[in-house]
Amino acid sequence: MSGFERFNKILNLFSEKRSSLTVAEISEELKIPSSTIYRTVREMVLADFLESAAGSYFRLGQAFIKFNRIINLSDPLIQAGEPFLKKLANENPIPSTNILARLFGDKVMCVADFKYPSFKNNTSYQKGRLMPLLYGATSRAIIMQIKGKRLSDILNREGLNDDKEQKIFISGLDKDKKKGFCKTEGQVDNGLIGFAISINNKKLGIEASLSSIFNFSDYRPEHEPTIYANLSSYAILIERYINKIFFEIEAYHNKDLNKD
Amino acid sequence: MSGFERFNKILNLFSEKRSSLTVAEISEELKIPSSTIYRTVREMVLADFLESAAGSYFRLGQAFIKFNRIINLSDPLIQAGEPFLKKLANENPIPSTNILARLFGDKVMCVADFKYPSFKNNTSYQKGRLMPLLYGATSRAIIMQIKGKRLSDILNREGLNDDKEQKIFISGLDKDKKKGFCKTEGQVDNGLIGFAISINNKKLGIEASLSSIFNFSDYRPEHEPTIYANLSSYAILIERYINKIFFEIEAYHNKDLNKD
DNA sequence: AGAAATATTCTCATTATACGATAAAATTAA
DNA sequence: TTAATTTTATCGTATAATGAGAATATTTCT
Repeated sequence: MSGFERFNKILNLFSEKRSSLTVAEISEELKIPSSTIYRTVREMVLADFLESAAGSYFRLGQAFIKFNRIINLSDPLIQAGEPFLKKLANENPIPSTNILARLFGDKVMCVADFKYPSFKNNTSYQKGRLMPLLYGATSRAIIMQIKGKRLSDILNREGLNDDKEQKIFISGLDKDKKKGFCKTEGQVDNGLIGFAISINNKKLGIEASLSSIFNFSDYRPEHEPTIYANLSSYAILIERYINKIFFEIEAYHNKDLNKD
Repeated sequence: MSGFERFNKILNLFSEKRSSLTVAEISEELKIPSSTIYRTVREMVLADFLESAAGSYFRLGQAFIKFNRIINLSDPLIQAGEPFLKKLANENPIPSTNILARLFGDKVMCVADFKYPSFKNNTSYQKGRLMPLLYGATSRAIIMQIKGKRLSDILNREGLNDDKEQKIFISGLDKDKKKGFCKTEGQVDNGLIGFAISINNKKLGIEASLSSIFNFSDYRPEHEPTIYANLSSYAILIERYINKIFFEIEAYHNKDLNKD
């Protein structure tokens, strides 16, 4: 096993449920001698990826807070989209959670969210959380953007191996693509209904979606036109802003070149 | 250079100002051949620590968002303190930013913040940001808790080498310690005045502070008693909650043992 | 479209470094 | 204090990382 691999494996033992571990536990989990784990953990502590806690436990370190902040301040999608989430929430006809999500590798991750104060349910969608790729409007509006071999590769990796099932899934996506919207009910959380629209930027490699999630009990069919109208107008706004930011980044990168 | 060291060095090239880099740039900065950097970057992309962006640039990856979320959901200080920040802001006599900060290594890092909506200034204190150790009430209320060799080591590393200056600084700290509060004006941001109080938990290795920051123009001396009263009552509450959480964690860790 | 420029991966021989068993030291608990 | 546990240090060996350069692949430009 390579050094980096071990480092990565150690980090991935930490989870919401299990936020601190001893060297003995890590060693046990990974079937690696504790002398090696001690050495690696020490390095990781030194670099702030881990920190030692009480009772010879170790937990995730400040480096993640630091780098997360840098991402927040510089991710074009977050920069462009986050300010609009609150507005979207306010303009929706009923209380909602509003989500910016994004494809990372094979996973959909929520990168920003705004929950209207009186929205009561706890959605699974929270900033930083990985979401299922095949369920929920938020994710559908993202995979909708992918096609051909890449799409079927991803679907295969996600366990949708059966050729027939895959075809059905893809033709479902195609229908949504024509409509320009996704709408799912209870696929991720019971009692919730979600609406989503795609956001993308080829140059920046952003494949994302904007979505509004409501309590099914609040929802009436007559709300739908407003929901769609809000989503699509904000999606356009966000895409424009992403573009603006892209040009600023480009200008920044080129500024050294222009000196000559 | 070890593998992990290289990995760490690459990550630390990224900053708020410079959020994407090419392999060529990394190679140049670290004086390491690009074939090696390509290999390392590829590994890092695979593990989501980096992601490739437009124009052969790379930027920080989703792993940081993910692990940051785990920290947020599990850090006892954040868990215990964050819910109170808003309340504190509401009870303060004038608009404020309210901060939970914490010692990580030699640095003070803000781990949670709540800004009262009408508070206008942009404080330097934002979640995830590393703060100067020697300036500002927020930091003082933290180093106040450190003593002896460890304190002077830290001060030396922070550049306060002169013996005389160090003594003056420490005696200043001691005075604050007796008062139980720190108050500084304009040390970090011009036009702002900060008040802070210590928070700690030996068992969990938490050395932290709770602080409220105001616009100097809003501030009147008669506000001071209320500010102090709020800080100290919330600090006590937070410490209690940290303790409660600590026992829960302990119980969780022991649950396997108790089975036998 | 094709050619040129750039970016990325691959190969391979060499060397450095990570590895793990074990012992020693330090810290914590009894 | 002693005992138990945690952490660091040592060291020979095996392994994996390294970097130069060639080979592809991708992008850009004409």
